[in-house]
Amino acid sequence: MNEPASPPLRIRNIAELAKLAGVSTGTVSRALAGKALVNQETRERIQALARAHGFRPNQMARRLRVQETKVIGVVVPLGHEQRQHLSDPFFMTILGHLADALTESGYDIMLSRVIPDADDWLERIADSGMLDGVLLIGQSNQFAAIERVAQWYRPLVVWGMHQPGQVHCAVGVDNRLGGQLAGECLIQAGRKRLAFLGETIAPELAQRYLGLCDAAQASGLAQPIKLDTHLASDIMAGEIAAHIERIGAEVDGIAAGSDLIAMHAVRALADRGIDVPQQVSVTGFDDLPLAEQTIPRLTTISQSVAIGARAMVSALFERIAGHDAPSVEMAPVLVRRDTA
Amino acid sequence: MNEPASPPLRIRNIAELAKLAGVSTGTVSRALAGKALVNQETRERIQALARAHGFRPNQMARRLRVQETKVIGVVVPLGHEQRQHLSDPFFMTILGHLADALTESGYDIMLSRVIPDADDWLERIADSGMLDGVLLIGQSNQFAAIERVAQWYRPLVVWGMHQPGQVHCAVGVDNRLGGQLAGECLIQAGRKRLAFLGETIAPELAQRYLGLCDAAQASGLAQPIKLDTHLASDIMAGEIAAHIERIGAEVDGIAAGSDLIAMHAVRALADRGIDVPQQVSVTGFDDLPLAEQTIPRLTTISQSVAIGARAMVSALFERIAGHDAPSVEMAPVLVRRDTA
DNA sequence: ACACATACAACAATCGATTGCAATAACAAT
DNA sequence: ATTGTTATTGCAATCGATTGTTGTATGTGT
Repeated sequence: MNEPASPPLRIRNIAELAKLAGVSTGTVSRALAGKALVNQETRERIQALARAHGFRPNQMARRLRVQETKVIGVVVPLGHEQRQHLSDPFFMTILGHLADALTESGYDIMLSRVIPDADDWLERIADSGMLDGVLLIGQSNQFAAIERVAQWYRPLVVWGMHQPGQVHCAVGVDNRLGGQLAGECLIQAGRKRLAFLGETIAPELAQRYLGLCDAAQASGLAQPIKLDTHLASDIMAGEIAAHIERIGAEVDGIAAGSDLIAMHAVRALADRGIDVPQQVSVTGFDDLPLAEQTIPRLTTISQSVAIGARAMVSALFERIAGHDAPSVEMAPVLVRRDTA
Repeated sequence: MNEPASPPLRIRNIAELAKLAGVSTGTVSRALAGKALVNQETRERIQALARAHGFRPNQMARRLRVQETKVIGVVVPLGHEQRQHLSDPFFMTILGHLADALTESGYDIMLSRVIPDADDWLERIADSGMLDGVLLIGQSNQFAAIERVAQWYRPLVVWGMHQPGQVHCAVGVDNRLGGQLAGECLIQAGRKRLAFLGETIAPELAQRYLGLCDAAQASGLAQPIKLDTHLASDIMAGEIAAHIERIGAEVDGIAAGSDLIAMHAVRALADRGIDVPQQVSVTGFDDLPLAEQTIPRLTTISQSVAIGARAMVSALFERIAGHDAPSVEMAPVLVRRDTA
């Protein structure tokens, strides 16, 4: 019963193995699946044979037949920011958590970075027949396309905002409240001349800016100025440095649209000898691992990405099972560290 | 010729569309593929019909038939470090670059985090019939398994070390030389009591430690002490803090096994009022984006992950095309920043 | 000895496309 | 009128599995 070191011939499919074992393909299929319908003796014989020849059934064929792929698509639509890189820390962090949750449940992950040039990009993904479900990270400016598909494609969960009346299931944080928390934190630190750092084309960031304005208004401060920055990491650093250079002393409190932006801002300030948080306070947004890794550590608004990722996955499983999972809006939490 | 707002009935497959169009399935297939064999008029008619009904051919079936999936598996084997998370910054960074290179070439990415419990984990992946090729990130302690599969499965490229005589195609950096560079940098800064911070079960880190020892020996210094640390980010911080606490003043130069470890070390030193680089010098390894993001910026050994990722992808494409791509060993480069 | 249940395995349809080959029609050339 | 081309389209095999149905021994009960 020794397994040969070099298999005599490579078995390509179940039929060849069947011929070798002297049984039909159906029996082989059942034997390899470990079903009780086949005699234990023949079952073990076939399994041993398969092992000896290093044969494994073709998953593509199986999945076509069973109409179940055990693959979930994780998709990032890069609508308004084509230069944004997949290695963006926010995306990578949430992907890591999604991957952990999905692999634990026996699902594989298909990763797509989509630049929505054709307007049916999401239809194409949903309809490909390759996926049991789709997780979208960020709505970008594709709200309409997502709504359209969500109408008929159930196993779809999106990281992003929930707007009243929307069809698709979204998991996200109350961005406006988050922005407000950031503003209140800066104001509490005695800051009076506030600025928002980030590109407000992205709807999430626009909400955060509005929240910051809410806080300023509530304290009778002037409307925070808005400094645009692209999301692509390579140009971001330069843009932020230029902003800091330009506005210099006019601002003493910066609410950044993301931790990454905040980090670059802190760096730009440090490079110019401006101490954080002595002279200027800075808040981030997201509470990624990097917020704790920078020196000084970022004071930031936590989105609890880990919890959000779990929520997305469990909502998706609900929907795959045919039940209806509602949107989830999580409460942002201020995490005080060293920068404000 | 208006497309109906709500399609009258959902078309599930090419046969239904064929019936609707009054042609055979073969013609539909060719028409949708845009082949010149079908009359331009009917071709356009069928395409319009498909568009109107939102029909798209099932990719699983297509791929089964053409025996080409346009999917590349990106796999992380977590052999010696099961608690390591997918959100590990090194992994995420290289994944980002791989994803960019692969999507540019029209490939999708299947992501797997594997804990090699069964010894045929890689066979299972290579043989699944779902992938045109496999990229492995890190050999972990699975060298034997990788060699075994590389014997018969050609489209496989691994990030890691190249050992003389190995069969599988590896892309990586000369870790021993890297460790030596780090050592020389510390010694040049006048440091005499060196330590290596990192778990040397991973072969790459073991090499880096050896390189550090080379440098110490060449300068007549005592053998650097070795401080173990797990790779899982959550326990790492505590372990490093404990190490720093314990060895305190005995050490004045730390070569960290990775940027992440270095960052935690700098943080732990700062928390104890030990100035970097005034009192202690620290070097990292990898040169991830985070190395530039910390304050102070990390002096580190660059692996040029971006270039490495490109190299992996092009080697893989070579091998998919049937040509034989050799291993690549890149030269590490010392990047001097603020910590040493 | 006969009916009947049980256990096992073979047969063939099916999943949804692709594609080589054959068939048909229209048209030109002889 | 017959043959030869050319342009389209249909037919049916194929990719590699899964699974409901049918068939055949075997064993049991009476």
